[in-house]
Amino acid sequence: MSDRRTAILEAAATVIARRGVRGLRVEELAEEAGVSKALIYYHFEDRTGLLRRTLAFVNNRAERYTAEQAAAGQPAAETPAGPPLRRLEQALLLELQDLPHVRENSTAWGELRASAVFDPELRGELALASVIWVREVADQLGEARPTAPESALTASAERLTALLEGLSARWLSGILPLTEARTRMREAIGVEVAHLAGLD
Amino acid sequence: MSDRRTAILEAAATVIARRGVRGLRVEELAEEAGVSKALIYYHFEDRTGLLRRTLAFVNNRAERYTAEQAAAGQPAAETPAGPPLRRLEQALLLELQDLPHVRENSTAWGELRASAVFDPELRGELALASVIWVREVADQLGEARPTAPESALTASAERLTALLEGLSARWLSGILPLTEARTRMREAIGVEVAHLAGLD
DNA sequence: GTCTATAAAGCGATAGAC
DNA sequence: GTCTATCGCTTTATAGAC
Repeated sequence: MSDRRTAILEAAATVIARRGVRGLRVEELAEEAGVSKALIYYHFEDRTGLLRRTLAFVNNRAERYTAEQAAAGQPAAETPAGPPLRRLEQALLLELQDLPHVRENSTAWGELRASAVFDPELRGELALASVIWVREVADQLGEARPTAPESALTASAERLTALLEGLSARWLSGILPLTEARTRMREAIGVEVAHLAGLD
Repeated sequence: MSDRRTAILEAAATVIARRGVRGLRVEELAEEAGVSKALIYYHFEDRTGLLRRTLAFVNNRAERYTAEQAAAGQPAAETPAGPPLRRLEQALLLELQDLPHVRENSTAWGELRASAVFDPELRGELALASVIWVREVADQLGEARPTAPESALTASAERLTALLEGLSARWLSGILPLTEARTRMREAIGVEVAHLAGLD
């Protein structure tokens, strides 16, 4: 992929985080990316196509830093049975941090989910990312509680990821302080793990 | 309040559910309400003012049918200790139904939350409704588990309501079937109540 | 591939008659 | 209170030069 194209996508994520999907103006995007409006239409079909591509881009970027984080969580080459819960906690809390690129990704993600309610074209990308996310969390829950049935792990993972989105939305819309959102998330993990343990 | 004014607000809720807050066009609203564009500007300051009024209207309407539901859950004048959990379940599942006015309210609410990320003017309404909602759920949890500490009830209520919003968003954006969303919600209530019981 | 200039349409808002 | 007609800005999208 060309540098310019990528630069436009980066800029689009930034502008979406600032103005929202519906507030994104091609002109403002052009300024942010340092290119002309026409070039955006050269690289992307139209405004909607650009949004679809940006969603895919944001998803990939989120996966990328989740992977980095997971790698960083493993200091050596061994994976002791001790910290699987810590890793799960870190992965979920990763989206609840007031860092520029995290906030940008979370905001863009929330916008795209909200837009998908009215634009079925955006749903494919969204559903895919959601499935991957649930799968990952279910796997990590499985490491923590190997005896729990698969269906229970998936259900717990769906609850935890949906809760994460709910908390993230509240945080970003200013009705829940970040520290409380993080606390609720940590508690929820504890509650779900206890629930899975109780199934044995 | 005049009939016309109310009719416009009803129509606005319908159009928002169809197109989103950002997709609402005054012209489409006029058609939906069966009035002229000019009349909308006669009854409301401007587009933003109209949106604020509509969101307040939707909140009131939601409170109204929640209250009706609560009343319906009490067949006689007595409130036996038996079904407080059923009432809680009903109240939370009320927002996860494929009925026109529920879908309309949930969609409008989701839009309001999403818009508030970029428009601080909308946050007051949102925060207020959120606090009331958490308070209600915490009270009902308290009826089910009278010995649980207040702080634990509030934390559980915050998790449950945030989860509800997350599940609702997934349902409305087409990435989670309604039946699954309802199942996850029911399970979460069970998990949270068990958690509160475990604190004794 | 990238730009400048411009067409074309969309849309909020108002004037003025009834 | 309600309508028709219209203004004028904003924004998407394209034409055509380099």
